[in-house]
This record gives sequence, C-alpha cells and structure tokens, in this order.
Amino acid sequence: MLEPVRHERADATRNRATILEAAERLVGEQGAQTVTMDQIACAAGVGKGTLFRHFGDRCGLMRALLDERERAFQEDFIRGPAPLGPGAPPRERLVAFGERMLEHIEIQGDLLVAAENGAPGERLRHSVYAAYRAHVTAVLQGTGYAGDIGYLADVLLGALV
Amino acid sequence: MLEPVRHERADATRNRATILEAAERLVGEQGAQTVTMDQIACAAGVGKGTLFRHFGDRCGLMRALLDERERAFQEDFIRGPAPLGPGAPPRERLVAFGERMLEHIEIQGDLLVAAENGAPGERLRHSVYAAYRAHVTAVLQGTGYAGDIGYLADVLLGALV
DNA sequence: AACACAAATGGACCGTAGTCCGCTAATCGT
DNA sequence: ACGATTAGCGGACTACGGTCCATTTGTGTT
Repeated sequence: MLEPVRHERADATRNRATILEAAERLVGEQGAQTVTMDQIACAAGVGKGTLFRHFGDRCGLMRALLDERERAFQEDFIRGPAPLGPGAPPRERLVAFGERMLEHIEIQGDLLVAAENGAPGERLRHSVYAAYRAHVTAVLQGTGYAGDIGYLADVLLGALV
Repeated sequence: MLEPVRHERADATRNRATILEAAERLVGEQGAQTVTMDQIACAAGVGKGTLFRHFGDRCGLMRALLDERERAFQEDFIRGPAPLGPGAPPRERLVAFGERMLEHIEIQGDLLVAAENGAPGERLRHSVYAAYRAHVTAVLQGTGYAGDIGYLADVLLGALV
C-alpha cells in the first residue's frame, strides 16, 4: 500500500547538497559568526530565497551543518578505523575518543553558538549526549573495570561536554 | 583631593530618562521581542544615534530597563508597605515575597531574553540572587525556624529562580 | 555678554536576515 | 512527444540593528 509519495524534485535535492557544501566550506574558512547568508547563496550559485526555503532561517542552516558533522563524527567512532573505531584495545579507544571529542568541540564551538535561537542554551544536547554515553559505556565494558560503568561514563563525559 | 569630575550634560541626563520611559511604555504595550529601536527613538523624540550613544546596543537598553525594574522590586520588599515590606509577620512576608517574585519573573521573562547577548545565559543573576537570598534569610530569622536558615533560603529561592 | 570648546545630537547610511511573488523548468499523465 | 500542472527558483524588496559625522547646544571662562 505505497502512498503516492510526492517526490522532492531532483534539482531541489541537488541544491540542498550544494548549499550545504558551500556553507561547510565558508564556515571552515571564516567561522560561523561572520559568514553571511548572501555569501553562502552566492557561493552555492543559488538565490537567497532557495536558502531560506530549504533551511527556514540562519539557525536552521547552522543546525543542519552541525547535524552533518555530528553524524560523521559518530560514524567514525562506531564503524570507523581503529583506534577510534572498533579493533583497538578499549583503553586506546577511549583515549582516541577523548582526543577526537575535544577537537570536535573545539571546531564546533562557534557553530553551536550560531545555531542557538533564543534563550534555551541546549537543545540537541540530550539525544547527542545519549549517543556518546552509549558508546563510552560499551567500550568500558571491555576494560574489566569493576565499578559502576554508567557512572564512570558520565564522569568521563562530564569533563569533556 | 577632588578629581575635576566631568559632569554629564543636563540634556543628556534628561534624554536618558526620556528614552527609558518610552522604552518602558513600549515594552509594556507590545513586549520586548517586537519593540524596535526606531520605535523607541521616535517615541522618545530623539534620534537613533542618541539611543545607541546612551546604551551601546539593544541588549544594553534592555538591561537598563531590567535593572530599573529590579531596583523597584527590591525597594518594595526592603522598604515598601506590608505585607511585602517590613511590618507583617515573617510567614506572611515570605508568602508575599514568593507571589511577587513569580509576577516579577513572569513579567521580566521576555526582557531577560531580550537582554541576552550571545551564549552565556546568565550574567547579572549572581548579584541579584545574592540580594534575594539576603532578604529571605533575614526574614527567616524571624520565623523561629530551627534548621539551617541559609540552606532553607536557597531551597525556597531555588523553586522560584 | 560673548566666546571657545567639548559633549551631545539626529538622521542619512550601511550590512544583514528574512519575505514575496512572477517566472522557469521538472515531473507526470496521456 | 507534448502539454498541463505546480514545485521550486531567484533576486528585488523590506525591516531592523548599528555606525558615522556634520551640526547644534550646553557649560565653564573671560
């Protein structure tokens, strides 16, 4: 009973990708704070309207960028190459994870700010944190640590996030 | 050894007051989120430049407004009429304080958001909180409560702020 | 009272986020 | 292959925050 799924037009999909690439590049070059929507639109070779049609507003675009990087990061430590991914001994994996996480936060810092809308201050934090915690907990299983693993995971993450 | 204190010109003082009045009124009428700097300048009968000269930026103006109300609020419970001010039995004063505080927060809500600049999320909170705490602690002295008064004050305030 | 000078003013001006709507071209039924 | 339909496009336009600077005005001095 397939619904007659209204496809998104091919050019729209293509444009979304192009915009994200351009934004990614520009944010990398000059930081999330100073990059303007016009710059991005121009660099992507699309009109401003298209930007806003796809991402709603500036924050929406920044969030999309953030999600992308977050996915890539998680991919790395879940299925990527050792020592970050599976294969290395647990201790090494944890160290690699810690280092990578610090980089991750360092790099994402201004994007996080740019993705803020009004008051809240944290939003996706929770679902994201859960993923980190699950990962650290899992790796800790392999260390033979005797205490409360969930608690240790929180302590370790607390120092980072 | 008086420094040759450079006075602020009289018209400047007058203008600052006028601007604050206008801003106060407009924020009351339509909320801090939607009020614009042009509106305020116009309502105050001054140029936009004057607004920014006095308050730096939008957040600065909102903070000034906030401070004003905060002062009025504190004045009320320190020296104002009972039951909020001195005179009423401690329990009644505390209840009055709680109610007034809730109103206060309710009303200040959007101003607080408008006064935010970037990431932080709290700034004046501390000095302001100290004032509240001092007050509640002082009033609690009169209740004959046996436990740790400072702690109780924090618990009570924690539920509100 | 007249002057000199800094403080203060105001509004033209700029850059950016976000909206709007007439036009273009991708998609689909025939 | 060929319209008909309409999602999607793009860029002119609006609104707002913030800057700048030529001009005005208050103030202390002579």
